[in-house]
Amino acid sequence: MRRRPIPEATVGRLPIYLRALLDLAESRGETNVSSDELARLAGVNAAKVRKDLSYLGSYGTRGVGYDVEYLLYQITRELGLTQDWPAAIVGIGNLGRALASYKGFSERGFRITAIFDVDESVIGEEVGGMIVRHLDELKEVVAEMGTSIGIIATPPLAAQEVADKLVDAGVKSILNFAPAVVNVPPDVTVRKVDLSIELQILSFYQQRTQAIATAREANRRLRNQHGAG
Amino acid sequence: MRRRPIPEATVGRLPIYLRALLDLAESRGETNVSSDELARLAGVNAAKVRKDLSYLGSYGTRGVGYDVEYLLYQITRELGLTQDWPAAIVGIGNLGRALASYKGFSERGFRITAIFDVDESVIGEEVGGMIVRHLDELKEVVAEMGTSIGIIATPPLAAQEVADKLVDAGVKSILNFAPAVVNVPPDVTVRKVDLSIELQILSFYQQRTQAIATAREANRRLRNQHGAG
DNA sequence: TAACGCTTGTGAGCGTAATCACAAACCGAA
DNA sequence: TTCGGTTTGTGATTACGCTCACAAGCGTTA
Ligand SMILES: NC(=O)c1ccc[n+]([C@@H]2O[C@H](COP(=O)([O-])OP(=O)(O)OC[C@H]3O[C@@H](n4cnc5c(N)ncnc54)[C@H](O)[C@@H]3O)[C@@H](O)[C@H]2O)c1
Ligand SMILES: NC(=O)c1ccc[n+]([C@@H]2O[C@H](COP(=O)([O-])OP(=O)(O)OC[C@H]3O[C@@H](n4cnc5c(N)ncnc54)[C@H](O)[C@@H]3O)[C@@H](O)[C@H]2O)c1
Repeated sequence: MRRRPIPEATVGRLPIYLRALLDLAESRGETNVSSDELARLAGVNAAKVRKDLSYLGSYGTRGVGYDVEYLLYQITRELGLTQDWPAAIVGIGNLGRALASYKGFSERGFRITAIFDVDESVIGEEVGGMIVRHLDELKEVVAEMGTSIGIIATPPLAAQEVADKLVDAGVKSILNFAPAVVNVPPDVTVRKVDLSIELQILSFYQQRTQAIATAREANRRLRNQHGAG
Repeated sequence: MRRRPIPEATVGRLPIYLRALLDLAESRGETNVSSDELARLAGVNAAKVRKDLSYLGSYGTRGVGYDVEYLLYQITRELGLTQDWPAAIVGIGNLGRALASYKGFSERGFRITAIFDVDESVIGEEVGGMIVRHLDELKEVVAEMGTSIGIIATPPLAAQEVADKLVDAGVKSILNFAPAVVNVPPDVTVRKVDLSIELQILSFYQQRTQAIATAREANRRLRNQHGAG
């Protein structure tokens, strides 16, 4: 019954507002916040904050601002964080272990409830308070635990195969850490976290500014030479 | 001297094409590729591939496609990957360790050359073939090694402080893993990798489709009841 | 109640990105 | 050389997102 659908760009920012609001509520004991203040905390434009929040409804008070607790509740509800989301990690290597032991997920409704691998020397081991199970048990465990999110932390070559198995097991949301493109049916959402891509983007922009600096330098030299000659 | 600047969205996709091309060249021994094929491998639209590549120049041959090696070289050059980018990690906990030991970075010009922490019990320890140094040595080490990329893997409360120190040391590119907004001067680029945000976005879309399914179900029941009553 | 300062909510304008659709260009065959 | 099949490169169009700017609405004060 919503007036307008929430744009993708807005969905991506709601978690940032959520974090800023939690900080305001818990650490600073603020009960009220203006779009200006929230914008500063989230590192975005104030008009953008207001427009983003307006998609959720008219929850602010003109001349006053937003009630922190109420806004927290509304964003939490909108993001579906009032319920618990059991997640499973596949691939318990370096990264999978760090993720499995990470305490930060549980803070907001995400719980890692099962971890999988195919390496016999890893299976049965305890990581982050859980026993590593064989990938063959995936479907069964997912059904039993109502797992809704699958996290892929295998080498890239295994990523598509693992994604297929997650889909087959009924998982509709996948977070992929492997540097590989994975294809899934349209009713499944995949998001990727790719460090190499991020580094390469940083490289591009840094190289560009370096190139500009070098060109300026060359220009300066040329001018000086010309002046002197 | 480029005809047009490369759009941000394109820069974000060049690394994906790069990976697909490397796969074609190394694993499959292909010397030529069409925009259709490349689009399939990268999981995007073919017209988008052609437009993206056209920002680099006219490197394709009509009726034939693109020469894999040549395209590889051009993208590599454009992304600034012909040179090495020494990187430093700050915060050697769970995640920092996984990153420091990760072999995947070096494959493309990124080398972790120094790792830092402030915890005395961690400093001096060897991780990924490097000795953990105290953050106080940052400026000195960055100058010495020509570090160009800083990676933040500390708790969120320390992130801004660490970013400030990286900036002060002359680092112009930062990759931030801490769930916190960090502010830097305009000549510094920050990119963030935030797992919680990704999970929350997945939660949003999954919750939405569940809500739709529930609404359909309720509707169906209502109709049935109506029909029966 | 009226006047004032403050902040929201949103229409309008602008810029960026995605997609479409097709002329131009190339290759190989005849 | 011509023709047909193929694929690029790009103008045109549409969709999306960001920012501006301001009327509308609220609380406070007198
Ligand atoms: N470690 C990092 O810091 C880091 C950084 C960026 C990206 N990544 C990516 O994350 C992924 C995991 O990295 P890692 O360093 O943990 O690698 P890793 O080699 O340490 O661990 C991979 C694990 O996946 C398991 N595995 C292999 N095939 C499997 C399959 N078909 N099903 C289930 N499990 C399987 C292996 O047994 C192993 O335990 C890789 O794709 C890597 O490129 C890692
Ligand atoms: N572990 C994960 O899988 C994971 C997942 C998502 C996000 N993160 C985020 O990544 C960051 C690191 O996570 P972690 O699990 O490795 O945490 P951790 O607590 O294991 O490690 C943090 C490290 O940072 C060091 N540190 C603290 N303050 C510092 C400072 N001012 N300067 C330098 N070093 C400092 C600590 O001594 C510690 O070694 C956190 O912000 C966390 O939220 C981690």
